[in-house]
Amino acid sequence: MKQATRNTASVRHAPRRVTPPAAKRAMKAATGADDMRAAVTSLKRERIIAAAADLFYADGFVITTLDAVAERLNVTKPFIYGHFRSKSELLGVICAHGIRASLNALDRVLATKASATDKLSALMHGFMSAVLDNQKNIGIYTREEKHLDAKDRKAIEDMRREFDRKLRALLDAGVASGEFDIADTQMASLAIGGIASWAYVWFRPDGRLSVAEIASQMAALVGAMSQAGNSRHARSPRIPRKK
Amino acid sequence: MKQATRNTASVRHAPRRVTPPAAKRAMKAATGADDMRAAVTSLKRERIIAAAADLFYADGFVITTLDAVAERLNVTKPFIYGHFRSKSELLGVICAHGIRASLNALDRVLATKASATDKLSALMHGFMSAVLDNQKNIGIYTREEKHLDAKDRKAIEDMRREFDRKLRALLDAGVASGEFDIADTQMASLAIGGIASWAYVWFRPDGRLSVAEIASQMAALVGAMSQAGNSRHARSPRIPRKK
DNA sequence: CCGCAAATATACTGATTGGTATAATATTTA
DNA sequence: TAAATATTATACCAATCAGTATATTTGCGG
Repeated sequence: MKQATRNTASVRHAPRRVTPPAAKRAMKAATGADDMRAAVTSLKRERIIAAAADLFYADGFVITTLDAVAERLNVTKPFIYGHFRSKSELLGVICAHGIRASLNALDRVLATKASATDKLSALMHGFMSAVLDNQKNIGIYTREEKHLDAKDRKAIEDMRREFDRKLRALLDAGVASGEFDIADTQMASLAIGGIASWAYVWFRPDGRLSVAEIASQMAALVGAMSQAGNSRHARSPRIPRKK
Repeated sequence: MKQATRNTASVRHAPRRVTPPAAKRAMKAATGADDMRAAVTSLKRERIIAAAADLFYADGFVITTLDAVAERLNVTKPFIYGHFRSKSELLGVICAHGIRASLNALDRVLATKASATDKLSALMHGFMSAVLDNQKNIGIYTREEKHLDAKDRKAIEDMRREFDRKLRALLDAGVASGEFDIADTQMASLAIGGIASWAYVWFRPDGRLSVAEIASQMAALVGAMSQAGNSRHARSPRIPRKK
């Protein structure tokens, strides 16, 4: 009665599992004269990644042809396959980069000695900046996560979980020290994550505010959201002055 | 020098522009005996939409085959084409539904007579609920916007802009009345939008908190973020009680 | 229970694209 | 400069799927 084809995670061709020679070369720590070669290879990789990211972000991963990526670089498809195993490996590299930037920003802040309040402020600033500086990467990850290889998806998912865990730990510490007044730190961490993560949707590099200004604004908002001593439980507004 | 094929917005087949008969039938306001037929047609449409939404959300729009959608319903592809012009029309209906739900929630709140504070609280509650109740639709829209027909994309984009405008107007009103203390209402509205819109990413219907509980928590956080009389400009934390 | 029309299925196609085998061309080394 | 090696391009294929022309079934009025 039915004849439709199965599509779940369909793979058109079984991809070969061979590390491209150029990539291999780049790995072996560039001793002496190989230095230049490794640098050249690395440059080529970066160019491919940048072109792919542009197109994946503008048109979507599945729609974007590797021929189109190659065309933008004035090279051909096998050139790309000399540096990456598959289209989805390319996607994996792009996505991982964006998430790692956010995680690094958080780790840098957590390594400092400061009050929870100041840490949260710095964290939000760094997190926002990381998202805005990596708008394409974050956007591509959010939209195309489904098309990552299982291994890549899991690795990135682990990074995200680590991020959430650490953020929540900071909020808990701030509540414990009396600095924060937060009823549910999980909800608060999800709110904070949402403010920053969603920014890739609306941010325009040529907009009214700079990355730093936006980051400061959002850090201030998050500060207000979590600060102890405010009166968010009050139901009636403070005497509004008539205009 | 180059030979790669063009791909920008490539269309495999020029779609016919004919309204499917079943859909036409449903339009003509069901007088008398046509009542039943229209209801049946409507039911079928809803089933198709639901099945498509499930698969689009689970696997992604481009990857999902209409044959797969048909299979899930135990029908065939031409059955779907009897109710929808194209795969992307289906996507358009799914996306529009999610955004409209958010916009409706906002309009309902704005129609009431209440303080800006109470409106914002109710708005956030309704907005969050709308997102969570339409998790798939919002998620699909966010991820697959690129694949909408130009007309659909524009129509939905207009709804979003309307939403942003009204939200920001409310914040401005609250600032003008002295209820809110917000340095930049545009940033605040983007933060609020981010908290809610991002929720489709992390929400699990079988999670710890109910939709209503989550909505309340988030409304409280947003209230704290915007409330006048807090001390978010202070740099040093209030005397923390030692634990 | 017959004939007609709407609804649905069968079967097909034309276009598309990851990925690869192989040929051509640089680049390095001896 | 010649051989060896790495790099890049040409040309191809196997698989896939949105959309459709055509056949078949279903349901309803008379």
